[in-house]
Amino acid sequence: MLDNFFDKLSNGITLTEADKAIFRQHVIVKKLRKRQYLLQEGEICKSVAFVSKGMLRSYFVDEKSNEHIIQFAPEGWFISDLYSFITEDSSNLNIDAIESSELILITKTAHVYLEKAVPEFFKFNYMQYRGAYISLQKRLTDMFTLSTEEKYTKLLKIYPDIMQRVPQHMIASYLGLTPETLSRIRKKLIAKKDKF
Amino acid sequence: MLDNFFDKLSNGITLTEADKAIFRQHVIVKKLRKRQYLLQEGEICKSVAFVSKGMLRSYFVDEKSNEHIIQFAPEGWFISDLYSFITEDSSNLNIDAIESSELILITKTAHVYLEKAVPEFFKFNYMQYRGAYISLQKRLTDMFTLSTEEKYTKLLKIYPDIMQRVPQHMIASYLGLTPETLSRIRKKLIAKKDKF
DNA sequence: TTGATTCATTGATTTGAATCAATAGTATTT
DNA sequence: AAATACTATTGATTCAAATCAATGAATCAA
Repeated sequence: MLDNFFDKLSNGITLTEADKAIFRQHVIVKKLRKRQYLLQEGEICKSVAFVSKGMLRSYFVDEKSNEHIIQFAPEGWFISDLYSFITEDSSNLNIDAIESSELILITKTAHVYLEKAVPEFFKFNYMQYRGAYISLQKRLTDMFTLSTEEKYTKLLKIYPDIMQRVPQHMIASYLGLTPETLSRIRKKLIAKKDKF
Repeated sequence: MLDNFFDKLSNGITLTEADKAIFRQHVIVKKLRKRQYLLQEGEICKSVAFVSKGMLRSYFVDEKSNEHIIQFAPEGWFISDLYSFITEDSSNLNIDAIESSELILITKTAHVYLEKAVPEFFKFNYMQYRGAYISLQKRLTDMFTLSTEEKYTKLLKIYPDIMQRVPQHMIASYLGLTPETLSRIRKKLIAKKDKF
């Protein structure tokens, strides 16, 4: 059940069987049907979710009720609203399942406890946050630098698997484009390809 | 000399005098004149800098040789290219002094050593990365949501001190605008204000 | 102090993406 | 299988910001 989860952790830190037993005691397994929410705007984000199966997304809705996707989280990824999780302020984000999914939830108290009880987990999170920061910085600079077309092709290149599984308008939303614009870009790309 | 630096650290963790002594032994004080580089594109980022006086900026240059400012770092802030610092790959960024500045440098070996020797420093960095990630996410969502005018006024509101000290075209660069556009926005804002 | 850069403003024009609108195609549901 | 809801495409138009270009201010260095 927690295999994927332990695999992920082992990819960076080393866990003893005793450590794993502690995790098993403090973690919650949860299933989510397609379109079900894990978190809704206004709630406090009570846990960090590891996706062991399926795919979730986090997004916010602006005043014009446009959705902006912040993150896709397929199997092997973590998702949560870190801001709300840390501060216990109410969240501006929604998190829901794009596909029927299976999650490992770590509640706030569990998270605090586990970081103390399993120092390697603290270290894991340290690296996780640091890595997330670095990736996000890359994403931001790409936003500034790349043309719309380049943003799209780069995304396809980096996450071909995710892009395959996600409806086109969500890709547009992640890139900060309208679905119309993305549709036109794809048309242009196909035209280019056909030339050769 | 290191007062500002210890103040910053103490704002989150507790350091003993012994800890401080260790820091004093492993840290380098450096002065930088206005326009001098701390890091240039192509180099490996060898240290994290704490700004005790003055102000630096990090930025990259795109193919059209436009500068894009990633971060301003006035006194009390850290700056570096974390990506290059961690991976020891060569950096795409430049870091230079906007004003004549005074820095506390922590080299990579010092950083690794200090995190071991002063566990509280490890904890500090954990929080630092986590916080930086959360702020960056806010910045990204603002990029998507806010109008150009709103981005500018929000920036003024959050960092009035920094905006005071920085030339206008750098603010434009930070916001991802041309200097012309920012100039026109300011004109519009002044016109609005004059109405009341 | 006087050139020389660098910086900010303003105007005219172009351009890329958003918006508005309609239609066709694809899934879901009952 | 029909009905209803999503999803993607295409066209026409609008709009905000970039680009191009010129001038005026301010800062810097000799």
